Amino acid sequence: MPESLHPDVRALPLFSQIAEDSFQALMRGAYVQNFPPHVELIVEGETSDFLHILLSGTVELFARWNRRETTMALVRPVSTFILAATVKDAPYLMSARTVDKCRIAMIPSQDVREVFDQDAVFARAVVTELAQCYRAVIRAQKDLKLRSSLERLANFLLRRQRGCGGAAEFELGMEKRKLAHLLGMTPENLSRAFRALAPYGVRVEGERIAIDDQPALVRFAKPDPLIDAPDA
Amino acid sequence: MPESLHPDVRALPLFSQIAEDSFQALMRGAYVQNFPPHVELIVEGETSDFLHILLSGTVELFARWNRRETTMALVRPVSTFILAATVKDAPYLMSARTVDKCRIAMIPSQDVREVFDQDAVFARAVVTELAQCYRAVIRAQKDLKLRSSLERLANFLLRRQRGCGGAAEFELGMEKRKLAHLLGMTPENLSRAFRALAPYGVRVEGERIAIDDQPALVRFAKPDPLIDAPDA
DNA sequence: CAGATCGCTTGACATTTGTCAATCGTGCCT
DNA sequence: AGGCACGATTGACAAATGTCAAGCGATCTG
Repeated sequence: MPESLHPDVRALPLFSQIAEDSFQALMRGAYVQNFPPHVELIVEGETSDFLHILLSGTVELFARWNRRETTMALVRPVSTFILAATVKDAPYLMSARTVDKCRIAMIPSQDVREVFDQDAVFARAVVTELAQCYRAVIRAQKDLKLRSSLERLANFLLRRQRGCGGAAEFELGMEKRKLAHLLGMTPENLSRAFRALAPYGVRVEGERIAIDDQPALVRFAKPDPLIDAPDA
Repeated sequence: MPESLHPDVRALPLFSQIAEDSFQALMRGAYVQNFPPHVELIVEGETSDFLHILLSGTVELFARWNRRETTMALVRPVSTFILAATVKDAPYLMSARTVDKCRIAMIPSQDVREVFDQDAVFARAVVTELAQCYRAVIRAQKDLKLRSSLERLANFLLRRQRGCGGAAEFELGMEKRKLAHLLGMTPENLSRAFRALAPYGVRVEGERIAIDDQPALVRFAKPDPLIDAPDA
């Protein structure tokens, strides 16, 4: 793996505190690969030979069953994915595909487990990361089971707005069809849901969203830190 | 904490391999408490001062939002819960209540984090346990997003059957209303769903279930190891 | 530039799921 | 025994969500 990529990776919470030789041990076996859009990187059920680190581009984690498919999450750089399968040395539960052009570093799972056993600081980082992932999924599950699709969309917009700096106008950052599957609904329904939020001051122009009456939307969405906080 | 309880706790995957003095360090600050049924042990949003270990009885993990409530999981002895909040030292995302009379051991979160930093074997066990929890929630999420309520019930029955030893007749092991909330539906709907499975040989008598035509139910449910396996 | 492709939108309709109210049955208490 | 409380069930209805088909509009491509 080229030295030039180290800084970005090194800055990840997973690696930022670990000893230099641990980091080198991880990077030694790693390599970087470029992928075109819409490539299936991982097929659920396969064994997890690598920890993946997304350096640029967007990756979609999704799952299939009985000819149905749903989006589980969108991964943005710079971050890792499929850590749980790596540490458990178990088959992937989700598939992954590139959304656009992606640059991805891959660290052999074996190396991750070895460094984990030798470097207590890395071990702590892995646990923190895993706990964070776990809590994120719990939040998603609460979102799914406790809210209607309209409420999910409203809260998603508020989260996204905050993530984009809090301005009244911001970008969705993904295709509407992906958003629909992420929120657990059909594209048709998402379209209708956007219109249903118009009375709360939500305007849509392509991937650009404007929230004219933020307080009204908040009153409707009732965001909750235990579901919507970036981390809590 | 009484010595007599150690063996059960010691046998947990989380503790079975760790050094004796690590184990003693964890048990030193621990204490055991008995709770009557329907007691709220944990309120989501509070800080997590203890790692809980269920010694006997059943605990329900649930979540609330906007006057709605849903069951997230049922915990059976002997196992731990709320590990993620403990290691992250973050607020609980779920509430917990006793279903029946429960005996629960509580280890100060601070001790867990300290032993984690000193005992690499324990660290590895925590990571494995967390990864397992994570994967369980991912499975639950796939179940929710990819299946109808009828399919969820059918697959639940097959999982439960296997968990009970595989006999054609077995116990549900929980109230139907709890099952309904666990599967993400209303009790009324669960009732109708049971009737809808009658053509596949599902008979219901109180909490007792009989599956007369297992192959037919399997054909309908299409169980998938990546969703329904106890561990994979 | 024309045609094709693709994603988004819209309307009509079907299915699923939830809500409300009433009833039934069981276990428990007095 | 009577009656009460509670969970399960059922039916009628309403709301939410999905499906299918058509059309629109932007972008890509030959």
